[in-house]
Amino acid sequence: MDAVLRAELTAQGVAPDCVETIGLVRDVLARVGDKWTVLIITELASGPMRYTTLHEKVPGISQRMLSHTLRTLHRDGLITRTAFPEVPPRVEYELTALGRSLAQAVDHLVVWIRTHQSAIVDNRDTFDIGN
Amino acid sequence: MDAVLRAELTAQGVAPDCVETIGLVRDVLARVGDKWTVLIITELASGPMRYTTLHEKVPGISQRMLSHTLRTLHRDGLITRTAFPEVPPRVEYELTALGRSLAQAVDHLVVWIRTHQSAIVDNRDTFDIGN
DNA sequence: CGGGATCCGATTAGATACTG
DNA sequence: CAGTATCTAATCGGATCCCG
Repeated sequence: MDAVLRAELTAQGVAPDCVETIGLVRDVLARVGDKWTVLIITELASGPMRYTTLHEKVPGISQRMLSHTLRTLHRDGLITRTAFPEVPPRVEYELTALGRSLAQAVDHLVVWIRTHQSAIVDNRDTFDIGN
Repeated sequence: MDAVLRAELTAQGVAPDCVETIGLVRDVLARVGDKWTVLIITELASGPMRYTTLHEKVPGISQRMLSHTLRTLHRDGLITRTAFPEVPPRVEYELTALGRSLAQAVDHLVVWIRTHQSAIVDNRDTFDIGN
């Protein structure tokens, strides 16, 4: 996490382990909020999938961001990566139990957004009229 | 939302209104995942608060990001902004019903993260050992 | 096929200075 | 007090090329 934030919180007298938690929460929230993670998790929710298939299914993602995002998800134990020793190579990605659990939690939030999307759009329109 | 993504989805045959929803979902998720929004919403959850008070309570935020984030939240109807005609000026921000509702939804996700933080940290450590 | 390495433009956000 | 304006450093992400 951010060293600056850590210093700020510590200066405010926040307990060290609590500081770590705040950092991790922010970290995971940022992951959820990033451009590709949710789309990839959503695709993987329907079952294991290969690199190229994901690349086709997730609209507009570059190879760089696909590998990068997959690596990060793998690092956090949210997906597994299985390389089959074949030619041509085949690699499959699959959600772990932890990953499926997160997918569900995120889905609640997505449902909230879908439910309230018209309210948000209306508010924006109203706000934008008055500038 | 992103015009590129819109084109991609449309090319894939996704219905227009569904494309809008995907864009808005991503938009709100990005908001939730950004560095300051959740911290500000969390502070406001305890009651209405002034600009300067928020600036003190949210560790490390700059004036620029505080006003910017507050403006965005206001635009989406998640908070209200009340300016009192006094000298010196006083402005209070407060969660709307919609904002409190979102705060609750986000809180579920935060609880999930706190619950599974040790698992994630362990996974990272294991992953990092093998590089 | 499944990526890693590099370059570079675009976006983001902090610091600083200033204002009604 | 509650911001805005401007400049700049850092980060992000796409394009491209290359490799096992």
